[in-house]
Amino acid sequence: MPVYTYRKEGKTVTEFAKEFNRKKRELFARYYGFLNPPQQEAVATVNGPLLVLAGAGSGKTTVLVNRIGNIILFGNAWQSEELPDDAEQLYPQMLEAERGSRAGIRSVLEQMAVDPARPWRVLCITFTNKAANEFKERLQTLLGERARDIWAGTFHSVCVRILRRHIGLLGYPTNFTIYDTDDVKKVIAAIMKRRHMDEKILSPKAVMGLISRYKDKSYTPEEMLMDAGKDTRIIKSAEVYAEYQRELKQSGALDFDDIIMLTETLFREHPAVLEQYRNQFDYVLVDEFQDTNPSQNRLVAMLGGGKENVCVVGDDDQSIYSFRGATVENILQFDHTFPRAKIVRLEQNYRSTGHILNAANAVIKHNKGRKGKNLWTKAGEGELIHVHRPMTQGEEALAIVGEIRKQVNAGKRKYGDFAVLYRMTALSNNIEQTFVKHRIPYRICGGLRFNERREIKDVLSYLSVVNNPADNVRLRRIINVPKRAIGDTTLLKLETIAGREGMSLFEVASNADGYSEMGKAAGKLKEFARLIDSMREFGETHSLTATVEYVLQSSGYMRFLAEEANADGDTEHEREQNVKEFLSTVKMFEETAEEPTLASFLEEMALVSDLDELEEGQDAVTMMTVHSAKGLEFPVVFLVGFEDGLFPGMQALMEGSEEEERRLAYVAITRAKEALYIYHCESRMLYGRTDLRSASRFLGEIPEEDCEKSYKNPSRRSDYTREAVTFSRPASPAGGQSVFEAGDRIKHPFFGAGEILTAQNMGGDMLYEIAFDSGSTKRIMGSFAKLTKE
DNA sequence: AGCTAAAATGTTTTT
DNA sequence: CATTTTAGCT
Repeated sequence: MPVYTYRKEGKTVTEFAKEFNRKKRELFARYYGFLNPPQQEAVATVNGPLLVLAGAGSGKTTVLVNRIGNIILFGNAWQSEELPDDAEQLYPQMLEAERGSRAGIRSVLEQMAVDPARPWRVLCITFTNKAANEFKERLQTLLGERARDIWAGTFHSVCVRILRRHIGLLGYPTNFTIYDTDDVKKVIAAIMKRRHMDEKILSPKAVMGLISRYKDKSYTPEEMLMDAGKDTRIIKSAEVYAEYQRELKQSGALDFDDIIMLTETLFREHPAVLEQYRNQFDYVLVDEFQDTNPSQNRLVAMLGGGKENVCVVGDDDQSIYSFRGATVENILQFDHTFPRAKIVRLEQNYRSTGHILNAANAVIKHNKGRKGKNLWTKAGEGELIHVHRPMTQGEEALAIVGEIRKQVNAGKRKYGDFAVLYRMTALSNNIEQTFVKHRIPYRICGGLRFNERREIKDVLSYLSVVNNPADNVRLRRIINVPKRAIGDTTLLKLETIAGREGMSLFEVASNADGYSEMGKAAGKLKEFARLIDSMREFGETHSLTATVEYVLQSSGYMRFLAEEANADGDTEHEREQNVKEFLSTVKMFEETAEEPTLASFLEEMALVSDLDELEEGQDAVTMMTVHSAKGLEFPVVFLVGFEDGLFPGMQALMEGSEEEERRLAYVAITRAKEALYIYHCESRMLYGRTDLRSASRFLGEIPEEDCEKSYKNPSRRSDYTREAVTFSRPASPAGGQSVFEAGDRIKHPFFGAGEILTAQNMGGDMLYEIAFDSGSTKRIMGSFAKLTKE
């Protein structure tokens, strides 16, 4: 015990300690002065379980970032009552710092840190990879390079990282393949066909959904069967599930659900492994907790179980993924899992203006069984919510164009301020086409993804087989592409033998001459197997990019694409361009990834979403589904198709999941910062059918006084007058992502700097002809090339 | 085996 | 409506 000089001033140690801690808290409050009191509490509560109920726009991200920063910089200093040994020396510094800068306060606080965590001891689980990267970036300004070492990612990416190390314990290969929904569907359909199940009665998609729902709860096929009762659909599906799981394991493949489920299995069956990670992670944080499924919830309980330094953040009103097995129970029962849990509510909204917030509150109030909260704001009333009733979806799109044009031309807004949100991707078409026609620059999220294009999937399949030859699904995809005279008959024989011998298709193909029934096809099969082997051998001694190039050439796939393009008269050679663009993705990955291996590249390709790749900075209107918009905000939001049967959707109304649709509406409304435009058409054509439609029931839940309707009565007769659409010279050179024209200097991630020779509009996308400084001239689609101004 | 033309099929939302 | 799947033909 040091002898405190303050004792000379007549203070006892206890008195001094009290004063020291009071001063310490004052400094903390000063340092985190930009946060409101509940936010500060969330940041300061470092040890022990914590549930943060964060309403929309309540500064949730700021809290999470600063909480992690606090954990790493100051540790448990705020909560701790213990006096540091050098408290005596610190105290005058504290008094000094109090009058000084933020940096000064920070440095004193750092000296008072109690058990600050090393970055790699912090696990932060986010909903998207994009969110994880944003966290890391924001933390970098707070922590510097250390921020890189934080374990931040989605449940899936974190679990894959763990599984890569330990999945051998479960009898899977470490180079496992990750199957996407497409692959899964193929396997399920094949199994059902083999079992002579009638697709009319039970579709592969339905079976897939049922299995997935059970996997979300980590049920085994046996457990699913037990749970099925007399429901034959579930019984049948459980049977398929058993076979499906065997088949995936044999192929060394995991589906999205397996990634979570098997991690849980790993931890349960190998407690030593769980112990290792429990020890490693001093702190566990989970964002968007309302959208976790039971398996994920158990993982959190497992990983955080020891130290109980678990912080989950979420909003039960924004739970919108129950169709994917997420359950709001996880958040409602968090204090059941962790009885010591402290609960912090963030209810002050910093995002939206008054009328928008009123509308959101009013709508969500109709839901039963919520934790209950009411968002409030200090911001003014703002604009009324603009409600319009166009006759058709054509007018709906034109009205949006008119509004955007008007506000951009007036200099009031830029394109990037606007977002168009819709319930279904199918609704994006009208809008997109109208945008192209009227030269409104936009970026679209969802729908056709780059790596879902046929040629990209083919190339990825080659790479998957090279990485994991046991991968039967991917092998089947490319064994005869380009044509190698390995047809259905040969494939069927191959499958029969493989099934009989318990071998993979590749193994059988490698030894095809050992089976007399293969006949003359044996040579072809062996040749194919040798080809794959040569690719793998090449990969062992060459870089990733070189290997991919080798695969493209030796497989004959590039030549195949070229011939196909010529035959189709496709002078643009679009597919080839896409593959070249893919190659630049590979190159970029190789340059930036921590571990530039084929396995980790394939992993990244499997786990990134197009939301992750949505590039910021371009001045363009954003178009996305309401689901994708979760966590985002925009100054102006256009909500289209706000009609009964669409939003809430037909299916939802039938199934009685109206409350989830209402939450979705709540999410949509709360994306808007300053202005919200709601559209519902009198008639809409969807899937070739035109129907009369009435406004969403949720619209009626928004108070009249918060709205400004362009029509007076609820009748179908239109008194809507079309917005004046000015056909003036467009402010932007083209639609789509394009912001370049001939003569512009640009930079390409793969090919380097260059100059645009020509730019032509191709159905909403831009085709650029670019002369690169390296001497080559290339044609590149605007939507794939991540071109930047030089 | 491979092509064309007709039929089916989708009507959520996605890691 | 637009795309994908399948049947039926050569």
